Amino acid sequence: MPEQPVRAKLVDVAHAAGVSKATVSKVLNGRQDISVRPETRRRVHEAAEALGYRPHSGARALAGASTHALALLIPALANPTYVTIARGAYQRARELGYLSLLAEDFDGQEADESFHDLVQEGRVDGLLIASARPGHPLLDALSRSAIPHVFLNRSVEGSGRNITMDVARSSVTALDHLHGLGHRVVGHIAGPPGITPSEVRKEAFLRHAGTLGLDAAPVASGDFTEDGGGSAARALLRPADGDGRPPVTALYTSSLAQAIGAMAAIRDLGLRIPEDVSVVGNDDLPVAAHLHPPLTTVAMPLHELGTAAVDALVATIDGKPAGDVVVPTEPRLMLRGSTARPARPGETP
Amino acid sequence: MPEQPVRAKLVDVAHAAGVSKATVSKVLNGRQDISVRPETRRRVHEAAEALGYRPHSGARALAGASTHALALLIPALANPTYVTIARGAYQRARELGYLSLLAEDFDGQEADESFHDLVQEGRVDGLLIASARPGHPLLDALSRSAIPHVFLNRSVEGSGRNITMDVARSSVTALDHLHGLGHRVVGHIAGPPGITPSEVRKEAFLRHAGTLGLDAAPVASGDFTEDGGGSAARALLRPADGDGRPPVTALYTSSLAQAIGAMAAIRDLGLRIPEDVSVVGNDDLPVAAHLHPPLTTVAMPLHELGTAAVDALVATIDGKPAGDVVVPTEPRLMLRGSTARPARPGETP
DNA sequence: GCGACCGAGGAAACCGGTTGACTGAAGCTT
DNA sequence: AAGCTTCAGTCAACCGGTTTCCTCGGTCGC
Repeated sequence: MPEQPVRAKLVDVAHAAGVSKATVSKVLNGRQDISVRPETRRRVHEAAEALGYRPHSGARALAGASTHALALLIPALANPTYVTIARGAYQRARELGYLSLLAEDFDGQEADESFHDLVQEGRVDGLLIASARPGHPLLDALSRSAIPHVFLNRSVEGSGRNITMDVARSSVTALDHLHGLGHRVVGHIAGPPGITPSEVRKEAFLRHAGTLGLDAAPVASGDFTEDGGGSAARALLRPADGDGRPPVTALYTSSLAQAIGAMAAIRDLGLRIPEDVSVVGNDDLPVAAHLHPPLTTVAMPLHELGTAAVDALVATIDGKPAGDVVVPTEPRLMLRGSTARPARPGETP
Repeated sequence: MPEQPVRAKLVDVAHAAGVSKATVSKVLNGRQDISVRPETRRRVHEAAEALGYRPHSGARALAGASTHALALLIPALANPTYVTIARGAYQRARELGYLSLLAEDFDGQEADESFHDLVQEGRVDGLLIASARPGHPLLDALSRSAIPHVFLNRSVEGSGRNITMDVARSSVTALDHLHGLGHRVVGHIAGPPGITPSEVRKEAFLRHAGTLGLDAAPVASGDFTEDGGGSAARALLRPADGDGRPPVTALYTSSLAQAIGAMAAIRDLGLRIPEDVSVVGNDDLPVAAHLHPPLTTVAMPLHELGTAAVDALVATIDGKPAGDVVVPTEPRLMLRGSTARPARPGETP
């Protein structure tokens, strides 16, 4: 019989090691408030190992200890950016001995439910919230409660528990690249209004456009989806004067999906990429390299954002004071075929 | 004070309703083994509502009842196909009063861990497994245990608990389309060997190619990623004779990402889509419509697969016998720009 | 030599539900 | 009128850990 079919319980381990439940519990949890002989300690660990002991999470949670589980609320599972963040968080949580639950928060509709289900029911010790938005029903409830939580990617002003990336620098990186190629009119496709990283990116874009002395820097907003990017691109490409030439020579988008949608829109208008319009997307994901043309992107430390957020949340759970964190890694430009020098008026070959 | 900060417990509800804990528990769980006056029942419900009572999941699990949570193991979070399935499952689980936890199973490396963490620790009532593979460590453990579980998408032969789609028909649908356009040499990019839906798709492809009397139907395997599709495409497009013309006029891929990689490979070889090579992908996801050219796909009932799997798992948890299920919806062809009539030898305009 | 102290570990009371056995009152039989 | 059901609900023993307060034997200080 290769495996015992029944769960080993704490009392089984205690019996096997010849000690009491209390001792086993303290030894296995590494508590300092008791002195145990090394010999006894060893016996306990061996017995637990031999029996394949796993504490019952419910019993543990019930007895007042932690559940060793976290919940991660992300706005859209379909968005690979969030999924990448989630993977980072998941992995780090495991390393720290936590289980992390992934929950999709359909724009707050279920957030209140999730909140109850997860925390009130004692299923998790803390919340990682990537779906914050002004007016989100969860925010109120959280600010009144003592539940450990951090906001990642989308920050909440004044919360003092925001884990973010240096998104302003991503705009600078993208703009520097386009400016260096000779572009003087660059459009930006931002995310929906009110979403912090998107706002920051937009403001940094406008500020840096001013610093560089661009001729114009129009902005349009849209969802983080292909369709959102497509609509915004069409708005930015609508010829202002009568010459039929698009008013911008390059587009910088807030998400990869928007870039894909924008590229489709550009072609629908009969324009070429990058000859007529250059495109730079945000967040480097595998698909970018396989698009036609391959998309130049600004790679952000998504994975690190996830791990940093878990670190911060666990620290909070352990009673350390919260604080805003900016993930240190810098944005990197992934140079591919979707950007080139602009064809200036009169320079048509 | 808009909200009471402390959790209401069962005794609180009992006290408020003027009954005992036992009565509250039975009423709220809708148990039949007790008779309660409608009036009392109403009082209990009202008290629970007024206090915002939420049962503590740990206590509940400990007391032998169900945790009302399921775990969904998927092979890769980065693959939108699985994510779509997961969303279906998640949603249906909620409707049935279950919480569904999403866990990424990195090819079995963590599966044994996940298994312990989730089931042994009493966190979930059952497992939805989309990451089955021959030799997967979890399969052994599961077949020996009594833990409710179902396999979805990737089936396990003889398990009697497979929830699948009619993937054979997706191959037929794709081939019929290409054959109807006049293609006589069609290549298939399959998934990694041993993965059931991929094997079924491949066999159906070969069988139907025979039925239609195609001149040739070569197959190459690759991961479900862009790179996997790219490599496989290069293998299938290598000119066999010396005329430089690719041996196939159309490709049918096992995943959308493979199709994207294949399209990039086709262009790298200096060929045009669809003029030189037509491409049909599997699974219709939003990005398909925004590719260049827009990708013709076979849409599969991914969402329904998720919901059906949850239904089956919950039925198993409720003690009903398991059984294989094939989700009824038929594959639908999403006709876009990546397929066209082949340019036959000598017919070059 | 005697109490104080310390190291090593144990007993038992919780945590918040669930559940089967049980009870008191009312209704039905004969 | 006594006995038997049925109704409506209660009691208390769990579930499997954690934690607080003890105990017990030996050392140490004086």
